[in-house]
Amino acid sequence: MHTIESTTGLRERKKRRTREALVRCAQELFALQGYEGTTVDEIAAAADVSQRTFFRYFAGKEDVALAVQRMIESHILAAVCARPAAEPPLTALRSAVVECWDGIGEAIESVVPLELYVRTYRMIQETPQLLAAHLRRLAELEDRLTDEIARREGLPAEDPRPRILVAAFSGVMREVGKRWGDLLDGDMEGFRQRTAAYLDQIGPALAENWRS
Amino acid sequence: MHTIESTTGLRERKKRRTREALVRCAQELFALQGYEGTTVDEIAAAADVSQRTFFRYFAGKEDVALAVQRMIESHILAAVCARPAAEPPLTALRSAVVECWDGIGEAIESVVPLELYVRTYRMIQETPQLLAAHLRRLAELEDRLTDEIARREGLPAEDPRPRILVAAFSGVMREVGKRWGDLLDGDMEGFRQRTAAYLDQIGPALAENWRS
DNA sequence: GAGATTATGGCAGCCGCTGACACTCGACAA
DNA sequence: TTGTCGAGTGTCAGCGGCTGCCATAATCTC
Repeated sequence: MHTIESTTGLRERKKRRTREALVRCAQELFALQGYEGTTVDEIAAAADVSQRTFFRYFAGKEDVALAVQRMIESHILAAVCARPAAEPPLTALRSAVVECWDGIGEAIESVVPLELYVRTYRMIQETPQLLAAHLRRLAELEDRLTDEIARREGLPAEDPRPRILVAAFSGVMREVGKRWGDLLDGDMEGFRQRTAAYLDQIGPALAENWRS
Repeated sequence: MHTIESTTGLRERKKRRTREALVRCAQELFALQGYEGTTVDEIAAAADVSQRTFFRYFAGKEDVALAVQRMIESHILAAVCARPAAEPPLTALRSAVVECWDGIGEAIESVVPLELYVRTYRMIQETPQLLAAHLRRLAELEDRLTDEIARREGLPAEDPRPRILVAAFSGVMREVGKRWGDLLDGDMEGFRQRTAAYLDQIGPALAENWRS
């Protein structure tokens, strides 16, 4: 039962453990006393390192709060890139996001309990500073997804259609995510169905007239 | 030639002038030495007030950098709300944004020179912290636009179609805005045409298959 | 094991931001 | 005009996020 850890040096293993300890301690403290109510010194002390060391692992307090989000984003991007080239763009996005959800759940659990993460997610939506940083990252993810769609379809970078499609897709995912945070439970299956249902509304939403 | 100023008290006029002086000084300093290279103390000193007073006018350094953006956002929202109820949703958004552009140009010029604002706009795109705050505000604008569209169409808040439409629209506007910043000139007419052309791509972008 | 490399801690300091308090000056009535 | 009231301002002290610098301690390489 040799994992990757046993093959790497002691140094890297220690770094990895320190990093994960910081993420876990941070999320626990955030859950207890809120984001602004928690100082970096407290997080560092809880993980038993100096404040200076904290800033060697994370660019800032925001960064540690969004650490898990970053993982999720890279999972989604990878899943889209893995879709067969024959699929139409929207189908690829939809399939990727629906399929990779289980993997994401596991990836989260390997760092923090799912329930704790849900609390963090809600905190991100409610804290202006964190929401801003989160949206900026999502914009970056949109850029990458746009590039990937354009590549799949063999389109030049000037073609606006990939960007528009990704924007609509991303808007739907933001909305779905918001509702997931409200639910507070980790009901993955129900969430997947809701995601699919919302994505099916993209076509109708752009119809000329909804009243007919 | 009595303007609004002459009808309000001296006190309010002074406040207004101080606020605008802070915005103008801030933008000039940002243009000269960048966002991070400019301290709040410098801005306050340039506007001849204390640092403490600066923070009575603006919630933070971000806030003064995005002051003009906020004006633009409220213009757009107002323009959408003013569209006749008979127009289909996307038409209303498109018409509003195309039509209100001149008014926005004038509103900007009344506070800072247009050329200086263009520099500020580029700075926002390039400075992570500012971009994040900007995107958060755009998300709020999306919320308001979504509500307005749902209201116009008489739809319940759960219907995802307004949100999706606004997301696609907003994605297009972000992209157009990005290119406007790159151009660096204040060519409003060309910009309006480009906006219209991009918005016309929303339909095609959602087609099942682009290759046909 | 010696030396090179890398992670860590402690310190000093800048900057964004806030609360508390005193002061100035415009607003408004007597 | 004058006196009072309150809004706007400046000053000061202080917290918390964040960084550069240097010394120390841990790991890696040979």
